[in-house]
Amino acid sequence: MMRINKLTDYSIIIMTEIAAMGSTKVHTAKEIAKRTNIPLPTVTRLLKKLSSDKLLTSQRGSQGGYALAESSTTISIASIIESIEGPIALTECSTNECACSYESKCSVEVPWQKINKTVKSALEEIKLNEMIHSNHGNELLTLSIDGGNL
Amino acid sequence: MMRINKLTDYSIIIMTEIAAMGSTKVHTAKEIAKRTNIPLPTVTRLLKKLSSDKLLTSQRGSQGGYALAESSTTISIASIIESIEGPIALTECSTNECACSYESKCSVEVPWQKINKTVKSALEEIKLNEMIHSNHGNELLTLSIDGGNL
DNA sequence: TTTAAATAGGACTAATTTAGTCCAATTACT
DNA sequence: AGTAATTGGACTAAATTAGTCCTATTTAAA
Repeated sequence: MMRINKLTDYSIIIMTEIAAMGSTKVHTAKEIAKRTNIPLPTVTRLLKKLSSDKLLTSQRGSQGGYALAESSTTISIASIIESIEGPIALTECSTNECACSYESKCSVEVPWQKINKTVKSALEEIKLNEMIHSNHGNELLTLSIDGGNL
Repeated sequence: MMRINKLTDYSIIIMTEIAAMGSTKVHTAKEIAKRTNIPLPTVTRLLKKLSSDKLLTSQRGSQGGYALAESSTTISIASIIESIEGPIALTECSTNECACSYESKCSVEVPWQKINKTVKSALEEIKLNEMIHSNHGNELLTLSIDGGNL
């Protein structure tokens, strides 16, 4: 069904939760696990990854914990997805040099690059703070394509 | 890495190949397998699915085969993806009624619906015929968002 | 200075999903 | 009839994803 991983979904929930709790103090894995109902070992693992990718800052030792590395208004959903899943791309071909074995594949490579770019842009536009409250108006995203030829 | 299935990728290659071969006659699974280098049993399986979802027409028996059900200018990439993978959605929550167990999840539900809608629209814009030739100009997809509040 | 509470790193296992194969039945043209 | 094709579905293998656990390190506080 073309979806992001469960772990990525968790990560967005976790990041949103941290953003919602405020930035005045750090938050422990245990605290976050309790608030999100995501199993602690999994929360732990994700926090480590998000931290090593600089989306979170961490403080070790007693009274330690995690906090957002930047404002929730600048952290994009794309950056969270990329931390957990790697580059945003619907097809393999489009990120690295194409080493595909199917002759026809390369003929569709260029369109895919554009599709991928579109999806990535869309996800970069969405910032963490926008995820916090569900009722913030009903503006719809609309897509316009310049150069209808694709 | 947030990607579509290999099988979906195959399907787009297969559909593109059929479109490229022309609509004057039907094409057999064997022929398509040979041209795309995708294993025959897999091609067979995908053709069956695409056919049962009305993206292809089929003719059984000797001299039978498959052909596009519509013009390649009206068949969208989205429809192919949906045939193989089901509804286009990055998160589960957004398609059906949300039955998620994580309390925070629902607070991010509405933004996700918008994200999903954006991605889906992008894929609906891309038609099969645009996949056939890789050199057709360098227009870039650009994304504009109405209502910057997400 | 000891202890407790936290992150860091990584190995490992289980579960789920995806990919691929195969067989028997049906259809239709020659 | 015989042959060449699709149809439908069961089944297996492979790959990926999810989840758990252990040990080391760090740090604040008692």
